[in-house]
Amino acid sequence: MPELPEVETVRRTLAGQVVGRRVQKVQIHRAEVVRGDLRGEAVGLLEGDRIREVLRLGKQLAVVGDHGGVACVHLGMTGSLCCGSDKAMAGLKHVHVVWEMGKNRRMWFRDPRRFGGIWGFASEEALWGQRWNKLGPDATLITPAKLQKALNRTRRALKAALLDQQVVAGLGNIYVDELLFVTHLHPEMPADAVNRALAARMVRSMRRILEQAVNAGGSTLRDYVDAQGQAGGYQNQHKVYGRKGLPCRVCDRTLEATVVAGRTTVSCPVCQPREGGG
DNA sequence: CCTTAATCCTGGAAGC
DNA sequence: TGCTTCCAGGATTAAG
Repeated sequence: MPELPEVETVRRTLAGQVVGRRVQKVQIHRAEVVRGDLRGEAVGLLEGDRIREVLRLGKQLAVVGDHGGVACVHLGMTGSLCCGSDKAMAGLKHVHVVWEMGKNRRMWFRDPRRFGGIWGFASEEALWGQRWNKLGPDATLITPAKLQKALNRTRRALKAALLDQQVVAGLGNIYVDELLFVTHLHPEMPADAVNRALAARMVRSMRRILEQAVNAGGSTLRDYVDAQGQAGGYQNQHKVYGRKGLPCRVCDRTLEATVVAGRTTVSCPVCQPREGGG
């Protein structure tokens, strides 16, 4: 699923349901989805802890307990983290970890394709020092100066750089394509050609797109649902992603699909000229 | 340094 | 209807 708006939607819907609850027991149904130093140790996944808060950096979540324990959840492509009644979970396939939190209340990690995972840490400091230190600034918080500096370190295609979580954390294939369209940028423009003014425009557009997407509950293409099982609605506002062969919403030209950085890329040949149109 | 392909998996959609 | 093929929101690794 899950790029920044979807993960932020999960964070919000989840926090409302789990903060303040005590984790009575953790069931690990499939051990290999639990990774990191505390792998396989239920106690490292908040067993016995009361949940204090749910954090997010880029596409990753961290459920923090009041004893300092942290379960960092990365949803990968098909992962979901939900909270609900026993009945809501009953019959679901691919539920790998379950946190029992009182009568008829549980949180579960489900991931059919198993590209996601859970990393247990003993403290928030350990999470930041061992894992989140590898991520760049969150896409909602990055400054023009930092974005420009990170982009200018490489000559790769702009799209490839924006997908790199060390450059900016939270963007994936959907929101990079949307961002490049609204900023009128060609996906293969060299990243080191981004000047300060352009970086500033990109930051403004990035924040606006991500905010609108969060307000719509994220984009649901296939699997994504929030912590209460609700689908998002932003897919209906996509300007280019998933619209190959359809008319550009701005100029009516047929949108084209190419492959950039190994990913399907949809763009408008008129609105996103190679030379850059401003 | 950079790009591409393969890889981890399941399952939905499209094609025949 | 059924079988096959292709494709997918991520991220790492190896190979060229």
